[in-house]
Amino acid sequence: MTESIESYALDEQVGYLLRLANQRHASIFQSHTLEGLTPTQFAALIRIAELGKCSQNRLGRLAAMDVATIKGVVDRLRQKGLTVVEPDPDDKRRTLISLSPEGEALVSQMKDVGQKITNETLKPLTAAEQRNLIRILRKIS
Amino acid sequence: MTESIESYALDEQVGYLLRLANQRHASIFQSHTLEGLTPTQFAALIRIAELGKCSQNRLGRLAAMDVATIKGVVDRLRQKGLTVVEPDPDDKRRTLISLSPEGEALVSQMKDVGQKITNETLKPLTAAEQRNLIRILRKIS
DNA sequence: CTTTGTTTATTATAATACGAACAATTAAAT
DNA sequence: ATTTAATTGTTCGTATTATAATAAACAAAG
Repeated sequence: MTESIESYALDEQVGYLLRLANQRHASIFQSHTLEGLTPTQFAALIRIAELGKCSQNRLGRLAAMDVATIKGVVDRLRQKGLTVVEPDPDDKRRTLISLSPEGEALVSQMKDVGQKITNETLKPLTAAEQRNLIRILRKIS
Repeated sequence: MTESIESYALDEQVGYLLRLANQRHASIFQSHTLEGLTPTQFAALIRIAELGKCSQNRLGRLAAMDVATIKGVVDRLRQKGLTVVEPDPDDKRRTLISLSPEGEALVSQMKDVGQKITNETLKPLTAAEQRNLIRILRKIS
């Protein structure tokens, strides 16, 4: 019985490892990103580019962000001049979000950078492991 | 050309998927945890149990937490009565952290719960995929 | 039309998480 | 011994994330 009786290894728990992987990715992201964009802001920007003009709540749902989270993200993107916010004439509850010209320009630049960030994050893995990780993460997300 | 010319699929980027996986795990964690413990607080508690009495900065390094983060975590654990904080007589800079009796008791309970949380998080995967995910995450962490 | 229920957005609170700056202390170098 | 460098802990600022509560507007049903 050379192993610990405790039988709980923190370093092999998926939650702990996900936190570490996230930390490493965030660090790589930060060393590449433009305009001080965060991963969350980046994801929101890409989604707006995909969706076109859409409401704030819908954007949050499709970018996997809470209503409170997406509000803060949209506020910061607007402050940076990357998005345009306007009231929906057809529904007074809604706020419509879209990309500003500066936002559009940044998105095209960020797509290349995004690929570099992904590649560097996956660098320690073989090609098969990289595909495997993406596939498995999609299954548990 | 049915595919998008944009050629950047957010839903296949490792950073975005890691964020989603983390969200799912945090949600499962919260539905199981005792004393309102968060995943971060849980990890710190386990590390203290493994290390025994140690300084705050050392604990932070071994639990993958920033000095500012570990301070907040230790403060909240102390407020809950789970840890004991005392000055190091040999080094006036250091603060020594250890488990209180309540902390020790909680750790043994939390190890079972922790295993349940891991199992539920990995549930959508086959046994081979589960081992694979852990192995791959360890490689990129 | 009015009641009921849902959706949308905002606000507040709490807990990470990191960088940067700071003072106090210890260690190392000369 | 004195200067220099490194470590430790604290604090501040900014960002993300969730929950809960609130208010306004819309939709559906009677």
